[in-house]
Amino acid sequence: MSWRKERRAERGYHHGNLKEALLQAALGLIAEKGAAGFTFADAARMAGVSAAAPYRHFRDRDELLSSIAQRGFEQFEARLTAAWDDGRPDTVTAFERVGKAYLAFAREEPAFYNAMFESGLPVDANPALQAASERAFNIIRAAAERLAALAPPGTPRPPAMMMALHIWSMAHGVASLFSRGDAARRKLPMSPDELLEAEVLIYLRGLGFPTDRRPPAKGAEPPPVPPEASSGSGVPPGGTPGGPWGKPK
Amino acid sequence: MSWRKERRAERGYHHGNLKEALLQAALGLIAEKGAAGFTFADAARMAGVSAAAPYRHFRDRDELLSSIAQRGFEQFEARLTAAWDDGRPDTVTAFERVGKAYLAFAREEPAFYNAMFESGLPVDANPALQAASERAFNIIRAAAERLAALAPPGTPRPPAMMMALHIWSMAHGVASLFSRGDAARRKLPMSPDELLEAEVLIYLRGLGFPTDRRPPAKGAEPPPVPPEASSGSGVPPGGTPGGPWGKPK
DNA sequence: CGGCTCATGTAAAAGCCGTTCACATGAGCT
DNA sequence: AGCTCATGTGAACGGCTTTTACATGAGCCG
Repeated sequence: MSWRKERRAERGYHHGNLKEALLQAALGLIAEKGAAGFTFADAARMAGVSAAAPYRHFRDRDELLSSIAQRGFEQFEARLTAAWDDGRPDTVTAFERVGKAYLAFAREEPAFYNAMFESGLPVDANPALQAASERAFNIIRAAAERLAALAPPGTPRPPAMMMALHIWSMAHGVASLFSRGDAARRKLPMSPDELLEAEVLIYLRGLGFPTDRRPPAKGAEPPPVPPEASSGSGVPPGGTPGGPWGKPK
Repeated sequence: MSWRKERRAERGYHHGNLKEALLQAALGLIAEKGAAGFTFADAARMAGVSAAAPYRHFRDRDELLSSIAQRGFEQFEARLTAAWDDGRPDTVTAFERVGKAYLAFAREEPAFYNAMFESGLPVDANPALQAASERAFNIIRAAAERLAALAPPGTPRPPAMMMALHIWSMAHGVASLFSRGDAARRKLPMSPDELLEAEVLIYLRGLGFPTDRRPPAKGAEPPPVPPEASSGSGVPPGGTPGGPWGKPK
């Protein structure tokens, strides 16, 4: 009997790289229709195999989704790491860059972001997933730690973990509400990036950090703060004229 | 033929209040299994009617979900309004209360919250829904406006819209990441409520607001700030000893 | 009271999905 | 050449969504 039906004229009976093909197909579908609308059968179709084939590579639909989320967290971590760049050229600048990277990821990788944060996956039911998520968060945590160490003398040093959680929640809140798909249409007075930047700067200011960035004066990280310490709350007088959000009229 | 099958011995052929029953059933199911796992057929079953009956009251599954989200936004608005209480007893206290109400809603009404923010509904494809969401946000916006008007003299007055968006993103970020279901398990150094409160206080401090709350000294809202104005950035020296997050060791 | 009408509910059916199972194929090893 | 096992197939089951033709009975009108 002539088994060679048209369909798999190119690739023989065996696909050769189905697992990867399925992941890519799913990624595309999720970007299009969201994790909820994505269909296992659709991914199979798109890869040119029968509906049952995917089960040779993933226990079920959820496992495919988890795999994508896993990859997402890994790429996320990589991008945050790159953005942080170990705090160069100075801690605050690098910190801001991490925030922007967070938003950029949400914007540029909607499929990953969706799988990671909006798919309703039980993240902590999957140890590998949870670990990957933890690793990504640790970048922010490490950055916060470096930042906390910079607390101006005379200022109480804020707990780094708390700072990290705060920054994370800001970035996540802005990304979820304004930086993607639907709600992104809400007309804002500024871009999500600017919104987050201002938010973080105001926050850091509230902690007593100097937030008027300028090219660091030759390597020395802690800029010479005149130790009139213990009297004030540490917020410098000069700084950005008009606050971190620009000039008010 | 004996049509009277057991099933509807109690209520006759007509249910009498099916629409409401379906909404309630759906609410329960969403709370249990999330909006993704919720099933139109299940709701029908729970209400004791056939799978086709719901179509007499909702165009499709999505419309039921939208109805729930709609109600959710209305209740949300009501709770925020109550929490704001027109800024009593003082603006900052009331503002804090709004933040807590946001988290409380996310915690106590997981089904509504899920439908509103995590169901993947195209919010702005539905004008009624978008309007309801807008009305809820407007509470925060109004509160931010009142707060902005309190900017201490000598401090640049922050744009109220920006403040509102910032606060919203903080509340939403904390709620999404830490205050519900899965990720809530992440062991935090403090409760989500405390986390958000500290975050907002630090932020307000960054804007130059005095954040050491005390019973307002007899009605007068703007506490007499000695006008040594134009020199400092407005952050008061005294305030909460050790910052809004408690005492550092 | 009798009969009409229309909102509301039902069963059946079509089409899709996820998942499982027995079976087919062929790549790689011996 | 022959064996084996990972990988893919088709068929089938049950469940879900949605549509359709039909049943029921509450409320109104005469």
